[in-house]
Amino acid sequence: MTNELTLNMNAYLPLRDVVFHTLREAILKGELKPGERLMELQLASKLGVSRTPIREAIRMLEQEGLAVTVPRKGAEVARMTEKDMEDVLLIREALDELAATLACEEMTKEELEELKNTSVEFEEYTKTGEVRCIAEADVRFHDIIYRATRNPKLISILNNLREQLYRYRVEYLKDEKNYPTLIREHNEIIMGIAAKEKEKVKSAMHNHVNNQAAAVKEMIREQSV
Amino acid sequence: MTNELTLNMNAYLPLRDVVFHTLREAILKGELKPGERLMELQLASKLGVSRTPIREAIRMLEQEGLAVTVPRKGAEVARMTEKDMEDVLLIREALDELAATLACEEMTKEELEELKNTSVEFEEYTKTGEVRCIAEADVRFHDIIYRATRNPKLISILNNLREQLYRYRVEYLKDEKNYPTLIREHNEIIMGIAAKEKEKVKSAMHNHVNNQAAAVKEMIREQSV
DNA sequence: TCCATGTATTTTGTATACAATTTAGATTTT
DNA sequence: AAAATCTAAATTGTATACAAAATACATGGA
Repeated sequence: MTNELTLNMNAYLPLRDVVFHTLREAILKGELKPGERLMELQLASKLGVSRTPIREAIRMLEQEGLAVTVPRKGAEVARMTEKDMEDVLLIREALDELAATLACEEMTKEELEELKNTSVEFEEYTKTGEVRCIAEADVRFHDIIYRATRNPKLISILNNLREQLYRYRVEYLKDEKNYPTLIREHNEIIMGIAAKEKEKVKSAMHNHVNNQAAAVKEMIREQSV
Repeated sequence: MTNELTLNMNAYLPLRDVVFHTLREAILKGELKPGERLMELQLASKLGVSRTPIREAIRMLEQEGLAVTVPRKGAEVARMTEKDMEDVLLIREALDELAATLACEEMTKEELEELKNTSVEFEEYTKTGEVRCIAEADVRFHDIIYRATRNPKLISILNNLREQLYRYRVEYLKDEKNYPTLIREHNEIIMGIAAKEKEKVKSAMHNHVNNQAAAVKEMIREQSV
């Protein structure tokens, strides 16, 4: 934990929620590294709050799978093995297919337009090479599809799965050679939804997630060397 | 909350975990009803602990989807609409198919034997009509399949989904006319796994979950009248 | 040197105190 | 009687105090 953690206090939320979001971001950005201990007193003084909201935030992170606690020893940032990653990717594959199928049924014309625009934005950003923007556009693209499922529970599970992959996904988007594939896949998904051809969308999404899965696994293998 | 809540203190666990399990059970059994408020002081005195572990347990229940809290108003047992149930059932359908497919690849001979035995037990219990035992055998049956996926993350999501349906599922298992279908479906799944025919297992599981889904929805519709 | 033991320190677990907010009820006003 | 306002009680939010356990480290012995 070399970086500074500071609370974004503008919102009038319980501190536990502010702390939760702060720690969550820090974990996803890699500021808090896998295996790093989450010590209550330390975090409390760093964030300028008492231990109470810290503890509650840790309980929430725990249930999200971002932290692991051993009774009487404390919490640490969850470690992820290649196997864990594969496990998550398999689930995501199944649920992203489901999401695509549902979105295909439910998506409005307006949402489809939004999807197309986001896809164009994505393409534009790949030309600039600004990874942060590329990643955000990609998240938006998939969020539009998720939202179109009209299934909040599915959305929350998919967001959680995405979260687990987040750290590696950013690396994946740094690699320029993936861009053409990504763009093509996005377009296939869009065309499938526009034509309301469920099976086509399903297989397009399958490919999309699968390619990403392969790349992420490759990345992990390299890292572990 | 008419029934008594008491803590099962035999294990040497942090109180938050004991409280969490206690409240979770109470919610699943219907002792704590949907919409019922979870007041910290009340629960604390009822369980003989302070507010601290109660609050942490509530944070955990919240992330599991069993409780909903509004800041500064407190927590209540999550309410479930028919739509929520349908949402959960769709996800469960997709993930149970995935689980069946994975189990088909990974299951050992010993586990298959266990599965067969459990299926026989299930059949026996349906003859006695003891719903509690029937339900437990059914849970065991699916747990064996879940475990055979070798995917802990998938297992935990599936357990969570099952949890959401739990209250209604017990009602479903009270209805004798469902038993022959259930037994046949279980056997189809077993045969598929034994022959390692993924597609067959997948569609068998699809039917199985789908029938249950239809019955649960029917049940909700009746209840709401 | 290595291991065992004991002690101080750190850290988590739990209870409680106090503050802030919400809720419910009484009182007043229209 | 209905609506608005005020007050008291209940409830959540946060901080802190104290207890119990784990850890780190020093000391002593084999």
